[in-house]
Amino acid sequence: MPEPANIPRPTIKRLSLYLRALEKHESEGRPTVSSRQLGSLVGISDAQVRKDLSCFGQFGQPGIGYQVEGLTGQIRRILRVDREWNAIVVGAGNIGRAIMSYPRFGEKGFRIIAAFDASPGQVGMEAGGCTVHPMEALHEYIVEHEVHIAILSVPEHAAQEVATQLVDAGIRGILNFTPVRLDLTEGVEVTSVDVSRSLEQLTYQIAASEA
Amino acid sequence: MPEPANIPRPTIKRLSLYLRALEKHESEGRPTVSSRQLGSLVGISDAQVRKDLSCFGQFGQPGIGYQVEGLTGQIRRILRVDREWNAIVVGAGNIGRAIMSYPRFGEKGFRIIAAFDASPGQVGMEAGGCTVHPMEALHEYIVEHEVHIAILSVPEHAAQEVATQLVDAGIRGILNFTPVRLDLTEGVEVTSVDVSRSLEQLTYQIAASEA
DNA sequence: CGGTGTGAAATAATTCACAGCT
DNA sequence: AGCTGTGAATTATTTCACACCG
Repeated sequence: MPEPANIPRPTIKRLSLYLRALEKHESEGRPTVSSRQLGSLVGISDAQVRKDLSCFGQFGQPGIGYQVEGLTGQIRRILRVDREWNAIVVGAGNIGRAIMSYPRFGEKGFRIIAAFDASPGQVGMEAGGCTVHPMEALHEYIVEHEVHIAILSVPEHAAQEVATQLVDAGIRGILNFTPVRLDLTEGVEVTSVDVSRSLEQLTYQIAASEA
Repeated sequence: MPEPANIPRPTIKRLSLYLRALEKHESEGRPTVSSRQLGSLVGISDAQVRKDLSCFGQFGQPGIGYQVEGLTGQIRRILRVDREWNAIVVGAGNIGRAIMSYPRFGEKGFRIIAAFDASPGQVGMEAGGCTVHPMEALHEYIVEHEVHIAILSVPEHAAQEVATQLVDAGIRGILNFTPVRLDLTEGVEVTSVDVSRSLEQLTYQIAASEA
């Protein structure tokens, strides 16, 4: 039973939230959860929860709710986090090294298998159990290993060029920590984490709530 | 002329993108920009750009476009980044220190004026020109200084409690780097940066584009 | 009961298309 | 010509409300 095609974007974003809430719920020893409970855990309505889940099948039992274990499995499968993903960190500056050192990614199936940096000072450094290679080794490494994701944390001015190199070497998914809009070929997926932008959202909201 | 109340959320999110694109456009010496140009710089339609900007006033000139300098000023004002914001980093682990060391925030008017950590090993450390204080000093520091924003990068298990402390001390805006949904009093604004969630969005999209 | 799944209604956001200005 | 501002139309998303099930 493959997923249908018309999934609203917001639904996908919420799926991650459900997953996190369910993992916590399960760790507290609760075997079932209702849409109302799950909704209140992530801050949305019960109807929204049911609508979201109904995009992918009928997982619930009337009068009971959802089996937490089964539902987490389903969501993991939908998000494709029921398997291992190999990632490399490109740009081992402050953010890059922080990512390398964050052990929770490994627990979730994201394995950081190598890092790369252009500056000789960084090469050879180690963080979170993996070593920083010179940027010159990037292409060959990608070609010879199975790398699914590149985490891009180079300086802004290098972002576009390095991203193009990544795609040339075969990368199909990039987590972009730079504020640059990457212009890449069709079929390459980019998700951005932009802290400046988040701060600007926050300042707007603070001001709006004061008004 | 104050802002009207009914601004679509997506519009606010795009404002940050416009701002970045405009700054680059201006640095290239172009004094004006059309909605079509600006749209292509951020990857959306010209109609969307005009609709977004029209929420806040009439900034454009028919036949010409928008004065880049004037428009950047307007957007900065709308997002409230036309002034300085004082921030503290709470939790000086890998992510916290990376944030402290990122010089671009200062350029944008976000001044990180102190950091705090619960573990004695971190206290006294310095990064990006500011020092790590013990967590016990947090409340007093907030009360005695003008702190607008707290950047929360403590371990997951401490997130809710520390956040509550922040709000008790008077903080009204939190940039939340933990994956925890913070339960706080009305009127406190929280914006989250959740890297695991971004990775999960990415894996879904990679899989969807392959199908 | 308490709870799901789902069409139908309501609301939100985007795109269209064009009058009107330079 | 080239471009903005904006109602109207379209499309997307959320909420409602209820039939049906355990």
